[in-house]
Amino acid sequence: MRKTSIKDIALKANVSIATVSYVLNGTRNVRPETHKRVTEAIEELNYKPNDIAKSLKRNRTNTIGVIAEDVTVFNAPDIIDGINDFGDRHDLHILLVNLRLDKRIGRNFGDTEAYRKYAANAVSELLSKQVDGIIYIGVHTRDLTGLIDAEGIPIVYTYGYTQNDISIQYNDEQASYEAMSYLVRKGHSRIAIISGLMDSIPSRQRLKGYYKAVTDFELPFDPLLIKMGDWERESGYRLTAELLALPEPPTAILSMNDVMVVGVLQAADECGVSIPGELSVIGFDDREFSDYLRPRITTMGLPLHEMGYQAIEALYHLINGNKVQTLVMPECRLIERDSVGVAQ
Amino acid sequence: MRKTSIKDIALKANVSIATVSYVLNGTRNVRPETHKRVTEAIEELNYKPNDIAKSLKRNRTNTIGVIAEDVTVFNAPDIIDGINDFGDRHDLHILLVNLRLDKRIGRNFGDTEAYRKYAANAVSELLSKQVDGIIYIGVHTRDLTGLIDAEGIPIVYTYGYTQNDISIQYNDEQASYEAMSYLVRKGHSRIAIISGLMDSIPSRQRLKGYYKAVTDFELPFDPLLIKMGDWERESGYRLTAELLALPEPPTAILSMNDVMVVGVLQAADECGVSIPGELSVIGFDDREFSDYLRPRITTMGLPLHEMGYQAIEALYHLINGNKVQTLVMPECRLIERDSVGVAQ
DNA sequence: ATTAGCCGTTTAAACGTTTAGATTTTGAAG
DNA sequence: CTTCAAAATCTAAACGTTTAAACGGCTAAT
Repeated sequence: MRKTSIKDIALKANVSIATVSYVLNGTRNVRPETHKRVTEAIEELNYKPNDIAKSLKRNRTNTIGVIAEDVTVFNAPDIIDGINDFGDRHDLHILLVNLRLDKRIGRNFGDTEAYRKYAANAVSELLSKQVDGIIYIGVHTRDLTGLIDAEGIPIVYTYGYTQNDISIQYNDEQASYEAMSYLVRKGHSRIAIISGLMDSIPSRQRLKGYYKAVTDFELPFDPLLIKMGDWERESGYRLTAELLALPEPPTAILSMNDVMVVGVLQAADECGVSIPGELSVIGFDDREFSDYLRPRITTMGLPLHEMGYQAIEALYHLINGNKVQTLVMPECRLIERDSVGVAQ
Repeated sequence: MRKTSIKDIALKANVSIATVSYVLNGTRNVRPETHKRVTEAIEELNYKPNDIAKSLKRNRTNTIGVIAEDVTVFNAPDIIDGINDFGDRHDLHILLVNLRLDKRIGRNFGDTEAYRKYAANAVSELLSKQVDGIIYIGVHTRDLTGLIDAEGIPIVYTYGYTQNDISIQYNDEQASYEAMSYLVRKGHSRIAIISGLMDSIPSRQRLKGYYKAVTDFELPFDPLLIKMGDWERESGYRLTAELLALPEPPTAILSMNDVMVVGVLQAADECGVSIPGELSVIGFDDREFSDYLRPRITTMGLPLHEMGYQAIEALYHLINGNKVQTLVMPECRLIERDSVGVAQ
């Protein structure tokens, strides 16, 4: 049996389908008496509107496409949660496309052919589905100019940006500067930094923040304190060992993510230096496990939920034809735990 | 300017719209010469099909609704990833509804009014969007009978089940039994267990597996070794302290999740008992951090990706009118790391 | 030369809505 | 009892597809 449609309601309530539509949407006045007849019919026939038909006519789906480079990467779920938060309040639905790049290409995928193909496919699917706009969730911040042709529908980027579109990013430079300030306030001056991969934009920005802090706070500058990691635990381990072997080792380390801090902890332990007693460390990301390690690690938390929220909010305005600022920057926040002590 | 439609193609290629549809779908033979004219027109006009219109006519959206109780809970992303894996291969799209229960109600939400309301809303949205089927991703395994009325479209559950529908669950009893066997093989016989909340089904199942192992392997049975935790770290800590204070403490602990293992580690450390030297521990879940703790913890990994994959596969068959087995059980897998030693 | 059958193509209706614009109803004013 | 404007309702087209059924032309068999 066919599902009940507006037509069945019209028949039962003895009105035209137009009238039914009017009571459904409140787009025109209808006499209370008629209104009642219609709502009763709706009730009795257990009518459920068909958004597909509505979308076809209205040329608007109230659905946005979310392209995630990989939903299993730690930042994605909270961003999606933020998108949902706003979406719920504004009747916006989410069509999720998961590129699965981490599995299909590997963690540090570059701008490969395969990657472009996946992205293009995703967009074309979403376009066919007539989404009103697109949010792109990357795993690393990168310049994605030219990657996606959204054919006129608005798009906003998160972990990624483009020369012409909106993007939501936290301020890496400032976050790293703030982490440094915190260490300085705790009395540290010989502070090392372990970066992520240097072709990554956050790495460069955070390094900039480091330099700025060194300058502003007049810290002793020593190139030996600047170590290039690769985001992985092992590099945190290896580089910390090197740092601790220095004639004059640092009293604090700023690591560009929490995963590398795991390596820092291990190296320190093996070298017999205590954290936070003899060595302090700050991470980035506020991963769940940073509260589980011992010592519990102090870290810069990322405004992931807010990024998602702001992304869809911007998109919403774009969809409704309003102007929106090109770059939105929610703030990172230092989560104080136990891995930073005062320098002697 | 309106987007180009099948009608424009027809005009340009000098054929009827039906013919265009036929070449688009390959549903009927068309002369090569005509075919060429049409595809050329498609190319030139940069035609993109409108799936909304197609869905309306076909009464099929090729879209499934995924209701997640909370996407930020650790099990959700991998399940979604599995859903995507199959979805990509079979041209199934995903409309994601995130109930955000963890934020809105709290971690151990029961069967509250608010919860039922969110669920009902989600289903009704999805129904309006005319999804072909629904996958429900819970955070705990529970009986959800009567919660959702999917009005005739198929639904399959993951972390949750119903008396009438399909559900995908791993075998908790067997997983716990296997963990026990492993410990026994390592020479342990005095084995304690720290459960999750006892109103949770996995807790009860796993306890069953524990009992079975105790019986099968003829281990000394001691009620003092059975501790009721609440999934949280603190309970792991507290209960381990109690266990270690026993006149005859266990040589191994089976913890029903990795988070409580964090507490186990801490308690052991504070009591000066070494892991895995004097005490062994196995967790559940294979959380990312279980590889970051020291010792790296041995744990039962959950087949999350596979659950998602099987869920959508079952749904796919259901949508196409095929029968499908009611309960699918992908297997858990022991991840051997460093927290289990041989008993002396 | 007629006819049957097949192939390729077209016609037209349908899917469930929205929404201009036309039409009818209502009720107040004359 | 008319008249008229305002309010309520209806008619019908449209959104972009799919698809059953009809159609026309061709080939091959009679």
